[in-house]
Amino acid sequence: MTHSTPTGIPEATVARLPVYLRALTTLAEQGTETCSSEALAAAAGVGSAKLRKDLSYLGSYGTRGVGYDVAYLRYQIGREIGLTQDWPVVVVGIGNLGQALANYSGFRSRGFRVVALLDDAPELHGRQVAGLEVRPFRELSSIAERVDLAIGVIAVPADAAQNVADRLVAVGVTSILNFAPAVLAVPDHVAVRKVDLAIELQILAYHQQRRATEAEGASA
Amino acid sequence: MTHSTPTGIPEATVARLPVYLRALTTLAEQGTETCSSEALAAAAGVGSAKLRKDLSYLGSYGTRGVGYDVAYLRYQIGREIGLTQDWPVVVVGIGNLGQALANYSGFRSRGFRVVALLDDAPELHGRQVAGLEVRPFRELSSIAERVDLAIGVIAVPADAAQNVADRLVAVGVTSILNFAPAVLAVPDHVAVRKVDLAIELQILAYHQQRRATEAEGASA
DNA sequence: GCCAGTTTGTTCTCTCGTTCACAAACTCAT
DNA sequence: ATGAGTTTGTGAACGAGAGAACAAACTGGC
Repeated sequence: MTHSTPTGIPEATVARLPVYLRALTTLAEQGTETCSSEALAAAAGVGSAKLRKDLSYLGSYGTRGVGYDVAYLRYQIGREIGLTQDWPVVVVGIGNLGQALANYSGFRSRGFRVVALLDDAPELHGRQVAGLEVRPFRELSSIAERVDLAIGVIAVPADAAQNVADRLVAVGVTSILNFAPAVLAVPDHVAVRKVDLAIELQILAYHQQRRATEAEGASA
Repeated sequence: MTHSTPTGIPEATVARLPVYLRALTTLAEQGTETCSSEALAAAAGVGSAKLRKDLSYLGSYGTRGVGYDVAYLRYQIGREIGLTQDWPVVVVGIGNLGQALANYSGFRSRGFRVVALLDDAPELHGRQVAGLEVRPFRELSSIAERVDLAIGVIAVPADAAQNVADRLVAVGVTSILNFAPAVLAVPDHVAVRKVDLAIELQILAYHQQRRATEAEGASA
């Protein structure tokens, strides 16, 4: 009796759906029309049992004895994670990373539309990046009046991140992707995801060191 | 019971240690010499119980009734995750993202040293990025002979990622940070971490959409 | 129509991670 | 020295996720 939530999809599953979506797109481009859970799982780099369980949360979109229709499943996953909608994105901080994000083709092809590039450095103002003009950060509120900003991307230094987040929340942004190495304090209704490049490397370094000391210990 | 935990530190804890480290650095810069688990947890954005349990895997570095010595704990965590060592890093793919990574100051300050920038685009060769000259990818093997490459960062398009990974593994790299939107197949002894910008946005979009449809349902 | 082969959807179990609660241990004032 | 007040470290309950196994359901041949 799991009457938990109407859309009760576990967080871990949500994080994998985009991976499946990407694998399905690859399969579709190769001309594949139908695939088994085994084949799709291999393309996505997960186990087939986990894949089937993940998909079962969305509904029964496969056919027993046959497999999944690639185009149909792709549509269903895309609909579930909101790919059919158009998400206006504002990028704050147009340094090296911000420019990389603005130019990232993976956004546009997945329903994300970068509508504004903001930075407080005067030397950037007016400069064209990815077909958009860099504007001063203070113009955020006027931009928010024209378009319904859904997602804010923070790519500023750590000491400026909290202020940017506060301003984004103030103009109604409820989803933030934070690249600054800082812990953001936001209201409960705002979702924050953090990507920290240095932390990823440090995790790798830990495992690397562990292997090294392990080898030493084994030889001793 | 011969459990399969070589060092006894859970993966989830390892992923948080760098966060604690960063919080400790901030506290140290503010002149704080001692802090309680409560204060450190707040600075790191986690619960105090989880923090204490995480730290307990490293040892008993706190003092009951007092708290943790910031400098001492910082050293211990840094040593545990290998921050005292020097990790040579090679970045492959010097596009927008690769350049951002090469310039990222957070690497050098944490023991990571970018020793080579590789890209196959001839127009980049010889160009100076972050004080290093961009070299052709084929020079990887000769570079690997001179320095003991620990970590490889892949910032190339998806269709080139697997080939780059294979070459990195061939020259002895055992840790890979992959920014390409592709599933990499590597031998078991190679650790791979994946950062996918589009996926992070898609996860945010899912929650955004869920909130929207939830509000609709509530009003209906 | 029926049987063999295939593949999904789901149930069950086990492992891993989180949270709670509290004893152990330290400081400080008296 | 002792007791009151803190704070750590950890054992135990709790919840979420991973993986194996299997019944249900579909296809195709005869």
